[in-house]
Amino acid sequence: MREVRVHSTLAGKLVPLEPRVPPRISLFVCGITPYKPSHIGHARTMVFFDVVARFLSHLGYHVFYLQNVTDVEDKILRQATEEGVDPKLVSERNFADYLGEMNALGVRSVNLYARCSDYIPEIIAQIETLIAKGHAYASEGDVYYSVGTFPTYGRLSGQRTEELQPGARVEINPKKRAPEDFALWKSERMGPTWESPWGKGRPGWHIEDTAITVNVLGPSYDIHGGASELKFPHHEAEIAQAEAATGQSPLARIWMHTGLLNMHGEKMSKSLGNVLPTGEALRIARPDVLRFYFMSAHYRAPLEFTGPASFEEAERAYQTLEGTYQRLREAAARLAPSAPADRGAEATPSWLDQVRHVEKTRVPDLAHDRGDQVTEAMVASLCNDFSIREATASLFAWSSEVNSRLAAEGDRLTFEEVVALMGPFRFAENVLGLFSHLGGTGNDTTLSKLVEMALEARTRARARKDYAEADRIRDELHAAGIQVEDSGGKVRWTVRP
RNA sequence: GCCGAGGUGGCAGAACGGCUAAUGCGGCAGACUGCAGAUCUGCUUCCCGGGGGUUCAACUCCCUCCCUCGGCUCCA
Repeated sequence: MREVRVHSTLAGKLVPLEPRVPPRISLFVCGITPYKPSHIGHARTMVFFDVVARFLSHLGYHVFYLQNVTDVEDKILRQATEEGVDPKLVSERNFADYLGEMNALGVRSVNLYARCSDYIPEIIAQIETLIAKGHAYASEGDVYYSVGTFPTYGRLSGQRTEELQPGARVEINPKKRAPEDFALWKSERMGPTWESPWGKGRPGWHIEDTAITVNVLGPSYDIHGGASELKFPHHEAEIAQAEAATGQSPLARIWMHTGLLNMHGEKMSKSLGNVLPTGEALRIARPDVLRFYFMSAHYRAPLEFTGPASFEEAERAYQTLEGTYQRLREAAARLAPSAPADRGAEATPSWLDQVRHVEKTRVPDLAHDRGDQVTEAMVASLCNDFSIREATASLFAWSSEVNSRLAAEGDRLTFEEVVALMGPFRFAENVLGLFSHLGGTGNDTTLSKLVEMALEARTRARARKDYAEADRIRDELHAAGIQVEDSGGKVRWTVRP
């Protein structure tokens, strides 16, 4: 298996990915707190880790991707109180919306979404272990982690507890022995509560993640992902909890942190109120375009959102790639040997089955085949700390090459040659998750018969130089959402996105 | 104050100790076209935050300063 180099926050540099039990890779990513609709900052992180999981699978790893859902949290309760509804309703509604958005964006690699509320016994057990081992103490119905008992606390973020400013953003809590201690259990009477050895209450913020990962993935797993704002204190607390409770280190072999999505120079944050909810973004931009937009920058760098213009720019760039791929698909559909009529929208078109068949049997030729070389370059980019932007740069160059070849020798290409030309696009489809909403190749549907009829009339009009009539037909098709293009003596039409 | 991530052309953003500093968007011109669109080709001179240093050679390594963003126990 080829070597993947990943930036590890703990090491502060690129390190080779060396799974505990190859070829298995366990991946945990901090999920959302569904108290409000999620925003495109979350979506950026989730799309990125979806590519990570897809790519590692592509390389032959067996990836298990776990994400938690913080469905027990004070903000959910506050939101529910405001709306006068049950907190469960708030979290389930927002989580369902989130899943719908992730689905639209093509995020499909998560194997398990684990709800905090399903792990309360595990959480309580982990807290009891921490108390028994002297790392935590009960205080008036609360339980706190005693940070001083964990010497390496702060290593991930480079923080030293004595340099922190207690009370910088959160009020100082008199129940704590030391200001840096954090809550494992909070006594509560309002809202959803659970019985515990310390009385009725709710888990603290950090404990659910380690209770879930230790139980699902074990005391040590391969990759922990999350946005960089979570580095401190959240991830620091996770390490302290899990490693103290299990006695095993490291909790995660590689910590990956994604850069934030900035809204006009400021981070997008639900609490700041300057958010663009993913659902709203999906009404402005097509899902594929939104996904493509997130790939504009390297995952660790901040990404600047400058308003809808950002999406428009991505839309135009994406159309270039999409257009080329669609031309290739049309060529493949036309050239597929013994291609019967399209079996309709539900079935896999037979030409696509045949493309897959050829892909399975052909041997990549890195010495001579340009498409194979480009795919290889894309793989190499992703192996180098998931440099997606570099991979798409290769794809743009390839797009030009393909268009030139299609123009020069489109009619002489064989099916196998077209499949080879598709290679880098197929890679982008499978690994980057692009092109998942491409339309059909326009054969044999009712729509295509009607469009063909109109275009025949237009061709006749053009032949007798009745351009007024020809343009009228084109304009009417355009108004109906059909894009007509004349090139090389042929007429091509597509359904506009 | 402390910790972290950044500062590259009109905009978004890459990379590498050494080749014209990717790629995309935008702009300009040409080819193709009845026109439009798509596509292709070329151009878009002055872009590496400031100042030192190391080196034959620095955007890249080191030091220092400035600026932006994030975190300092609510946040993807």
